[in-house]
Amino acid sequence: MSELSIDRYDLQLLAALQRNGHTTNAELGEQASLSASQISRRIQRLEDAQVITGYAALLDPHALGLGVTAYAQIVLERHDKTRPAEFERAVTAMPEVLECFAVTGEADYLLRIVAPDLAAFSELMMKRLLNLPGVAQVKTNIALSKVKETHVLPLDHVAQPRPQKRRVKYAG
Amino acid sequence: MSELSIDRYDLQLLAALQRNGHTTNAELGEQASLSASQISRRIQRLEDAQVITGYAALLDPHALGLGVTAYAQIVLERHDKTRPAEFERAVTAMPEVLECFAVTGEADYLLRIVAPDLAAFSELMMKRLLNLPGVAQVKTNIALSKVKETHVLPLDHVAQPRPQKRRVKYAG
DNA sequence: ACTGAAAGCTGTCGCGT
DNA sequence: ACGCGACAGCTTTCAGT
Repeated sequence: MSELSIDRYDLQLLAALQRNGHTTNAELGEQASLSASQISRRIQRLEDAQVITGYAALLDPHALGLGVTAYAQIVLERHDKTRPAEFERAVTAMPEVLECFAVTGEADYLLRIVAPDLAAFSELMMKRLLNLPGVAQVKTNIALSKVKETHVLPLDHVAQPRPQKRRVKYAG
Repeated sequence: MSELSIDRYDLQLLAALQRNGHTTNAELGEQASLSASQISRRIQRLEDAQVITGYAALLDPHALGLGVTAYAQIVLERHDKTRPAEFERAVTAMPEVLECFAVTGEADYLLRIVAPDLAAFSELMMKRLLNLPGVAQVKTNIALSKVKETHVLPLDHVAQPRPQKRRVKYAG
């Protein structure tokens, strides 16, 4: 993961591709006033540098029968130091867990979970989450409605390198 | 958003496309033992039915200088019924807010937020979140480490329609 | 560092089965 | 419902400026 200078063209590409991963190089070129071949090269650079980590089709959970989203705040038992790793491995392997972060505050972990319905979620909680290694306490917040959900990262904060002045070669 | 019967081929396509949105129809066809043209038709059907809602490039937040992820649990003031809509509109307009759900439990809303660093996050909290219309209380959980983060929905639960028996036509 | 053309792939549609 | 074949459009590379 090397450092890589990202100019305003790259930022424009990233912004566009976040929103539509199928935008063609020709379209991107029009927007940025660059040729399609340049777009191709820049994208490859961003992929190689792992700034772009992949491409995905986004699916509608409701259309696929996933009606329930919930957050779980988990507290682990304190008296065993090997437990966090086991817990993390177990959680990572659960496909219903879309997010899991170790956090500050009262809980140790915060997870986002999806399930077909409340019955399935309840079973998931009782039979799987509560039995994970080291889990002492679980507090759940069930989603009542989705206000916003996006994968689009804000890019406004990224420092724009000044337009490159050609470097003078000494004794060139 | 009409009902649509999703067979095991569709599920296979969706599973593959969730993980790699740039998989070619030829590759998908090989995996599913179907021709590329069939894949094309099925994907178009899934797009039209809004099962596939879009395609996206996935970016690495750290590579783009977004070092901080945090969750915020928000309690609104109780004495004004027009507030939730205003709050939701304001939150939706904030690019740093990647998720916002209304939830059961002690808090009214649970948000996921990203920021370049703790200083920027702190400013975001103090100057923007706390001043949103109707906000009474905010509890934050700052992420210490990412255990898992995915957009890949579990599809195992989807009922597989039995292999279609050819319907007998009466007086055919 | 970029453009433009050329070659190879990919998506899509009509048609036959 | 599906596969095949053809065509249009896209991506990528390479020579040139």
